[in-house]
Amino acid sequence: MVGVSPALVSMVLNGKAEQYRIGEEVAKRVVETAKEMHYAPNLVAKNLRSGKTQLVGLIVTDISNPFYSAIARIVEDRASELNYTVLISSTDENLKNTERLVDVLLNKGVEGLILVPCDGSMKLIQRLYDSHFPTVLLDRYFPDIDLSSSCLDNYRATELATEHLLGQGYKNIALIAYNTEMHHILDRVSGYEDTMKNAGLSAYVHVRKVNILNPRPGIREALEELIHRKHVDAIMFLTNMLATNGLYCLNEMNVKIPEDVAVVGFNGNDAFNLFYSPITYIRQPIEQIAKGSIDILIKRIKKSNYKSKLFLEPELVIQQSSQRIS
Amino acid sequence: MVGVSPALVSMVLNGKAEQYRIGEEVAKRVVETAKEMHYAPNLVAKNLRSGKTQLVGLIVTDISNPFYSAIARIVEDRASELNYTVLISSTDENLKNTERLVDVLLNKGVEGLILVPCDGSMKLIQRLYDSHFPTVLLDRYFPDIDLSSSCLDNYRATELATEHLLGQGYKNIALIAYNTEMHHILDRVSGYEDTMKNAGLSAYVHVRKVNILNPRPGIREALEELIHRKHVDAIMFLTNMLATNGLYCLNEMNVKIPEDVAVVGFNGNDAFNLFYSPITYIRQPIEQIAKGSIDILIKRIKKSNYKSKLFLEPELVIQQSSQRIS
DNA sequence: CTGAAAGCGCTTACAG
DNA sequence: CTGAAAGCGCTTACAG
Repeated sequence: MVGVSPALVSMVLNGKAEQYRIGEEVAKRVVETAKEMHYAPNLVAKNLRSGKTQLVGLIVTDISNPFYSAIARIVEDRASELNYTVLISSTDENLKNTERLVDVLLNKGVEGLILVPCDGSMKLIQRLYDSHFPTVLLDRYFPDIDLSSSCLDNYRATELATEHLLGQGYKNIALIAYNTEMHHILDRVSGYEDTMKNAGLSAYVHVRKVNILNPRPGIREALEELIHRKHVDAIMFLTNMLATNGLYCLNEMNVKIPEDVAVVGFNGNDAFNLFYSPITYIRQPIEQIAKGSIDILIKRIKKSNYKSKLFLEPELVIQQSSQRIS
Repeated sequence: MVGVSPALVSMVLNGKAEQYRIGEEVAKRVVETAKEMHYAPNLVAKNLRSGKTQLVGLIVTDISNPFYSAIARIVEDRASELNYTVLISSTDENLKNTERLVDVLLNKGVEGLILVPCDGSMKLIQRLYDSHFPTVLLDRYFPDIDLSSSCLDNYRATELATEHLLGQGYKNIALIAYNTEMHHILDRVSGYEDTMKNAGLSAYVHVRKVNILNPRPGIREALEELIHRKHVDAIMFLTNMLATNGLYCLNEMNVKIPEDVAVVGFNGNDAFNLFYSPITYIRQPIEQIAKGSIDILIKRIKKSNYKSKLFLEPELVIQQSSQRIS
């Protein structure tokens, strides 16, 4: 339409008019015509030519889980600012799914991955590490693999919560965890165990592990035993899902919080706040974790030796469920 | 590697060996070699060549809202089965954002859009309709635009809930809605108003509208007036967010549910179930709404005159908050 | 039955 | 200062 070659148009529209010393008038005419006709370059062709897709993958366990959807929202917004598009997938904590989704996303041409690794995925993650493909672990990490990650300081989280309960005068404090080898959970267990031991309360350490895919029956069983036989005076739940399921069980059992037993949960939500005895919980800095993961990934994509491991500070939101009733 | 031309490889790998009458042995060798070397075709090149991207866009108001993240999960899973990839964006109920995101997604080459239209987006939707671009409205619709949609039967939803409250003996029933022209909300209001009028209770119709972006202050104000001056005996909240915010306000006001006032919410969640008086709510068939939207879209992409409008059945989940206390 | 050519829409050296 | 050519990795007519 302007009467110049496609190459020239390309140069102008990519802001390389000066570099190629293109006539100002011609450049102006190209820009104006492009605007008039609402020209938008074909991104597929651009991608093929450049070998870049401006695509990144975000693999979580379940995008319908509010924790991960909050993360996804932030990652999406930040990626968009940085001119990247996010492809989101859910693994349901399943290794085979995770492996498949990694392959699918790589095949779709993502330039990097943000990944919540599931139980048993160490070999897969090691392979990703060995392949030098830009990858950032989110929420969970492997201490033996030197990969970038953006996680909570999990040890500090339960240390903080246990100290709070001890400070309130609780001693016989139980922990409900997942039956898993994943380190974010092991760290949370350690933070609790060490704090109890340091307070000379090793005898009161109770850790119960339940199935991650169907936690409710295990939680109910554990609670029955802990409350009726071990006479615990406080219970910490290691994740939001454990706490929510735990509250259903405690209601069914007619256990009064905090009169019969104090409760600390993980990750705040409306259910905690609207509970008859608002639930004290460990707050994760979701914004920082999410933004950290995408910022690290993009830096890594642009600079092949970039690496960063974030362990972000938890915060304890103290509400009624952990107050000592004298 | 096999010693044949790329064209032949392409034919074999796309299952067109027979069509092009390619030698069985050669075909076999191609397939095996492809598997051995983990060959995966470059999808970008494939897309450029075919003009198809196998991409669809999902524009919701906020992917971190549990209702939409539940939808996204189902759409994503179904799209994946159908060999499509979903690009998700959030508008924050803002028209400018919506317009921008539509442009961005079109430019990224999506072959269709699933869209939750925000207030004031009628012109944009009309333009999309006029352009014949494959589009399906989700959750919200425009009665005057003949576009495919997958929504709740909103009128039936509040009719159901109002009938239930009337059946429990409540008469002075108030409604908290958004201050909006969006038809899914207007339909919900009508379902309530008509049911009240049919019961001869026009005098007890109270509709209060609050700001969608910051509902809390408006809700608090409305509740103060409705409860203390209008002496309503039941309150229906038209969305999950309204109900959740409403429960915070009712707690602050020390209003007892259902003794002082009965409550009906929208879309169940843990906060409703774990509330001291579990909240009766209108359940949307999320699975059907989500699956409906993507199935319609894909059919529309493949068949240019395909159209379908779904108005799916609500269900009332009756819990303690709406039981009559005699 | 199989190979060589053309082209999807772009961008980057290379000429002039 | 600007145009013509080549090529990203594929697939589909077209030859043979």
